[in-house]
Amino acid sequence: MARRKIAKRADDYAQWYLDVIAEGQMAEHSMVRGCMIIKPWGYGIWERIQRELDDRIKASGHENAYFPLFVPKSLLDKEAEHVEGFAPECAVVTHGGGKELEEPLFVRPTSEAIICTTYGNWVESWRDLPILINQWANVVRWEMRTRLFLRTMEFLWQEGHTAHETHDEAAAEVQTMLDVYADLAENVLAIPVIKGRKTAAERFPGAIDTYSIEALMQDGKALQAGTSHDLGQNFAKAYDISFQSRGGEMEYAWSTSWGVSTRLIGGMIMAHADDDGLVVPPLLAPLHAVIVPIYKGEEEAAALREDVDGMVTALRAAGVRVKADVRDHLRPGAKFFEWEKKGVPVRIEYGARDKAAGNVVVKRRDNGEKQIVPRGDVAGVVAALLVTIQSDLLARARARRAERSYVVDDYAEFRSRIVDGGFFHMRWCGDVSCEARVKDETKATIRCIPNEGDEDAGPCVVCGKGADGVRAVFARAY
RNA sequence: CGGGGCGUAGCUCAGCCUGGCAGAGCGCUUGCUUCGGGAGCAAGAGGCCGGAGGUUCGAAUCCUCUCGCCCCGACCA
Repeated sequence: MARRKIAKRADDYAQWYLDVIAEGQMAEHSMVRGCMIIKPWGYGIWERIQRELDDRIKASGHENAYFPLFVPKSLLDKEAEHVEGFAPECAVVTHGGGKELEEPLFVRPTSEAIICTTYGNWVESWRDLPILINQWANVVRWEMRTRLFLRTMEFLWQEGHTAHETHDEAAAEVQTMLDVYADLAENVLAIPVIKGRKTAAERFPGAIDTYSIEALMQDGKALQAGTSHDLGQNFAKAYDISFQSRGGEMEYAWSTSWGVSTRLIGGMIMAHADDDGLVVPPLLAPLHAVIVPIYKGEEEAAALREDVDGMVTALRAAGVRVKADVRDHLRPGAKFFEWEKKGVPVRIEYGARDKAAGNVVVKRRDNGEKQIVPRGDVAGVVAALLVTIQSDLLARARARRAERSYVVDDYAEFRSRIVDGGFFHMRWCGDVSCEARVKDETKATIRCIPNEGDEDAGPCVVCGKGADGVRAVFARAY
């Protein structure tokens, strides 16, 4: 009798992803191609991500500010690699106030141009450094193909932009923020990630180095979940962030930028959701628990009301985000399915039977386990359960990733196994032609060269020449 | 930009080939009965058939043009 509205992962992963978003009331397509409407449940999750990350950004010494949406074309043009990388995917405003503009305005695809220009005005002396600023913003990139959350033409993100006196300081900043992102991914989103350096081919346009956190989704494809860029002095030179040094010389500052976006929500979906819909980690869930009262007729409903209100009060006092689903036109089964599809971590059932016994039924969304709990204990039990669920989700995602992570030294073996997805740890000589060959032949790319990995010298898996250092991670990616 | 598909009720679609009253399921509204895993019955509301032009006594249906969207490739947080 169960009406299945969500495709199964094994049958059609892409459709499953779309179904989960639709049925979980996360987002929908807008009237404009490639843009999305983020619905309250999806936006509530984004707000949780924002709060957790914003706290960490502030704690690491940064402040928030806001820079404009529009970038004059002449400004974007100043950094050659940067403009080459982004110009093709920019939206451009040519008219305003009913007239053609003298200079077209680019809608920011990222804000290096406008922010670095501003920093140039702000910085005169080494005493003005470092500048440690973050902004929460929307950006626009004219993508050919879009997917909800993973790649949309407009998306929400934060972008940090810092300027430093020395390269050492800037390089440390890049790693600090990479660590913040890894902490967010693992301890809030419950998604295990690999921190590492991008190859030249995958680098941010204009950066001297790009680092990322890379996650593995349930279909075996990789997702770049956050990036942190060492911009060297490239942008400082292009946008004139110069300062008088301690020794009295004029020097260019060293800058960085780093960002994560609403793509993280796509990652959360593909890391945890199952064939029944979303599974939202407690730290991200707008609601931790929903109480579904079960009754026949108004008299029974009234008899439960006081107890339900009491539980809500007790749960909230214990820090649980809870609400009672008292809608009278839906039967309990319909409510169960609805909250399940939204991925609420815990469901609490309370009916006449439970009242008589002094119990409630507590059910976990992540593994379906049910337990009977004395009504007076519900707040403590649920609060503890949320902690367990959060860590179980991470452990499960870790186990899944471990199952699909391979150390491979034979190119033919890699070619035959990459079709099933997963992370392939392989030696790479550093030559762009080997990297390109892998991409041509297998659609896999080097996701990163892990920061933390054992030295493992030996022949390059592609060309057989010597490869120093740690193994690179190859995968097909979103 | 290439290749494929689709525009009809809020959603999913049938009807088109072979022109003749605008349809179904789900959802929605109202009422009654229900309520521990997606309720049943009854009565309702809801449409510029993507748009423009043409053929015709008559067009959702045939013809021409146009706009938009989706899927598959090349580019990407």
